[in-house]
Amino acid sequence: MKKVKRTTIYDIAAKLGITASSVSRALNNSNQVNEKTKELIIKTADELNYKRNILASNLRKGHSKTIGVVVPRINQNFFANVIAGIEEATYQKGYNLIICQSGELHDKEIQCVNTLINQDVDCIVISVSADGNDYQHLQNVIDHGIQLIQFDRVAEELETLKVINDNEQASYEAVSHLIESGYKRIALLEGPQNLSIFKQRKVGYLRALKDYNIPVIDELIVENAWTKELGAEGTRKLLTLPQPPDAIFASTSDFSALGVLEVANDMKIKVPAELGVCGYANESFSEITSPSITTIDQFSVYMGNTVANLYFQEKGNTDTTAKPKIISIKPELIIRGSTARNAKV
Amino acid sequence: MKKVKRTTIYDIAAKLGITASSVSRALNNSNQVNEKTKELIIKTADELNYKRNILASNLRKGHSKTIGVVVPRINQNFFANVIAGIEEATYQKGYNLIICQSGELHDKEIQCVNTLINQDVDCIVISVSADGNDYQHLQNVIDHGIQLIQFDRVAEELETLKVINDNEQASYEAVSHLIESGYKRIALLEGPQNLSIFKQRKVGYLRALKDYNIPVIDELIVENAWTKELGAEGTRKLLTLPQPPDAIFASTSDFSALGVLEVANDMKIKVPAELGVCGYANESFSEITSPSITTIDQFSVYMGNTVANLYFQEKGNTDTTAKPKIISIKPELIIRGSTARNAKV
DNA sequence: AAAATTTACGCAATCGATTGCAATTTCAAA
DNA sequence: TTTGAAATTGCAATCGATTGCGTAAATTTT
Repeated sequence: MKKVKRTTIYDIAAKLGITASSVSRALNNSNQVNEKTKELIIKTADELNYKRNILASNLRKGHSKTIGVVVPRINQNFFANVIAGIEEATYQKGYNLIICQSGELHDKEIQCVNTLINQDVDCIVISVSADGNDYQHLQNVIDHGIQLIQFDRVAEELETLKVINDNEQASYEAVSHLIESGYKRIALLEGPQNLSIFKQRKVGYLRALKDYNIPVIDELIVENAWTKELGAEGTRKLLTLPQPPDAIFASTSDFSALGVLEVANDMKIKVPAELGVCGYANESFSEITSPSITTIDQFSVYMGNTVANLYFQEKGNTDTTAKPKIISIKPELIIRGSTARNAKV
Repeated sequence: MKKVKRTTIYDIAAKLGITASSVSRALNNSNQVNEKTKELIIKTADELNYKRNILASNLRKGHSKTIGVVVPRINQNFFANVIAGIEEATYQKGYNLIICQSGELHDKEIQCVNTLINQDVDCIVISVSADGNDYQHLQNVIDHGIQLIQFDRVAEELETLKVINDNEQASYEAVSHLIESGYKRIALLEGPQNLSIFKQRKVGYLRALKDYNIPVIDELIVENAWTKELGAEGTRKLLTLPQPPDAIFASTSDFSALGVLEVANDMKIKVPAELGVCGYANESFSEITSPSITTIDQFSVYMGNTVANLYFQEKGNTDTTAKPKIISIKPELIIRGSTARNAKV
């Protein structure tokens, strides 16, 4: 590769017999520079194929017009959508995105965050990994004066900007729907309780049962069932119980719900007639399984937009006394085949 | 927000009564510094929560350690996987990724590329959008001395590094499989022919027919059927033909194959007994439809790894006379239910 | 113990752009 | 013709890390 010496503002200055200061000002369209010289400078810059060195510029200015994003996995539908949403909104404003994935590993997450701090990003957007619940690294972001925005999976104890789903309400509605469809023994596949989203979904589940005067049965609550495999495993246990459930709310994900469907199918248990199934996240496949899966849509792309706009809105807001904003997006229950049993009283 | 002044190597130097040079050398693990002082410096750096300012470092060293990625959509399984793969491989080397999406729009793609050039990225990785076939902006990348790597959807006429799938071979194998499974009238749902990947898949289809002495029937080839909706539309036409096909190769995507399944289902045509269906890309849903879809896996995450490693390998390769490398990854045919008909001769 | 090497560290320039402050020029008002 | 204010431009420091060159200190060799 040919390494052509790149032209700098000094080259332009030298050619025109002026100083770099003026060139810099001209190229930043400052009004502190004579219109005619400005034009000349811009023309010359163009002739010399000048490209501003953003590294130097950012170093001097102390910001980077860059937003760092840390998610557990880029290639997971929900996160990919949120990132797409963030990109949409930030691109227009001339911001760039640096993307990192933590792989659900707390240590890697810390590394990612530190990398981003090093990079002098203006803002870090994060959805924390399931592993670990120590948030020193996030406090560190704040201490470095970098705006921190958490979304979806948030560390509640940290006072930062947050964009979340109303998980409890969504969960409440899902379970209510199951009850009103006539299901009576409703099991819950729950996720790691150190993530608040899963805690909230459990709360919604419990609240719905209570409101409908349905007793909570501990053996119907299965811990840590948040992958397809773990969901299947949990389902197998549930369905071989002396008194098996007649509905399963896979509150962790549609993947888990998929595991439920497979086990039910293996055991010749009919969905939705004998078993109601509800998932979470409205993954693209959830509408094409048979039966299709009742689930909850989180408006993930919109969530990404919201995160980005929240950043722009808060930027320059110097009021340090104000409580950090928390935006809650109301998810939507999508009723499909897997719960399509007529209510019987 | 309480903004803590960032600690620099000067702070460390001052605290220890030495110069920044030594600190820098120690932190870069140079052997020009005494082992004991080195340890002390590293310990102190840690205590002061020192983070190297990468902007300054890169400015001095003359590169950005950043790779720009442009894809049509971030939230499309294949691309999300490739990006994840690139991230995996580049993260370890301390490189960052800047991600942009062109939204399949040629103009936005040009904008993205220019932004990345301005950002001083060391390398631009791109999969071109379906819209437009003018590649001046890519030539521009090369002219700026930035490494350009194309993947999957490539502009063939540009001599750059490329990582592609052997689309023709994969397509050939898929069609051969259909033929050997006993299907005789095989239709093709093809994608926009300005993208070489779709052209190659068509070539593979034609070659397979030829090798098995099956005549090519023009009315069985449907143009531009690369979404679920377009796939369904094409299928409806095909299946109402006087002599309908007994198999459909949705060479564009599994989404398109999904459209085929839906129409077949509507028309009470049994898959795979009466109609064989094969998709492309091994989307996650393809194994859970009923019947599951025979498709082609592109090893997308691995493709991302390959792209990244190709960059690192070529970096510093000063031999300008060498032809740019093209790495072809062999996709794998995944046989599932939608083509599970026993061969009859 | 003196001479010859090594080793360790400091000095100062450099990467390129930005910006506060000072100096100069311009132009109009007194 | 002076004076004063405004418009331009220059000077030099700064952002933080890196590195070639030089020298003092430590170590080895004779």
